Amino acid sequence: MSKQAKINRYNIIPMTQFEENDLTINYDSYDSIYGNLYIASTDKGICYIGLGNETEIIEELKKKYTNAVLVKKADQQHSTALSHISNPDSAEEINFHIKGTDFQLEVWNELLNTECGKTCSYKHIAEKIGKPKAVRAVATAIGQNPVTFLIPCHRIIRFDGTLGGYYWGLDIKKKILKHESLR
DNA sequence: CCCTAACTAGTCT
DNA sequence: AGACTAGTTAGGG
Repeated sequence: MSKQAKINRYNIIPMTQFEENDLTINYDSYDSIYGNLYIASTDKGICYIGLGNETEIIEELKKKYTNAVLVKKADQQHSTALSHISNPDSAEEINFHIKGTDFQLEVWNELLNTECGKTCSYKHIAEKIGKPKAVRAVATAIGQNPVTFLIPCHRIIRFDGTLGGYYWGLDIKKKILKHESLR
């Protein structure tokens, strides 16, 4: 057991409807150990990370944040996020500015408490948020997670030890887990 | 708006 | 393999 103090380096800021109506998003593409990825942020925090080509990412952002103004521009927050991806032990703080239902936010919050390098089951998460029966729902919520890599959805596997699914493909999931176990 | 039905990156029998 | 589960989402009244 590690006895390091539980500093929450990750902080979720739920996006209000008011904020969403007047939103500017900076996004840019970056090269990572998992390939080319896009990071997007508001002035408050990271709001999306995705793989794919620029058109797809923009489509995705437009769909999620209908009224947002998208600006292709590098951002300090992006580089912080990027360093976390290649080095999960980084101590820098990161804020997430994301939209989701109460339930989703609860689940994502719980994910952030899972220790790096460890894996745990969907059931475990469900129990932790006090809804042990809501496993299926937890899984769907995790699937909606807009900030892959940083919200460690890749650390969650099935109860029987098989990997389960992954939005960006199981290949990526395996890669991340390997990277974290080798670090 | 409310209601219903159809999903799901799971789990148990 | 099949049943079952709870929450989200989409479609109809």
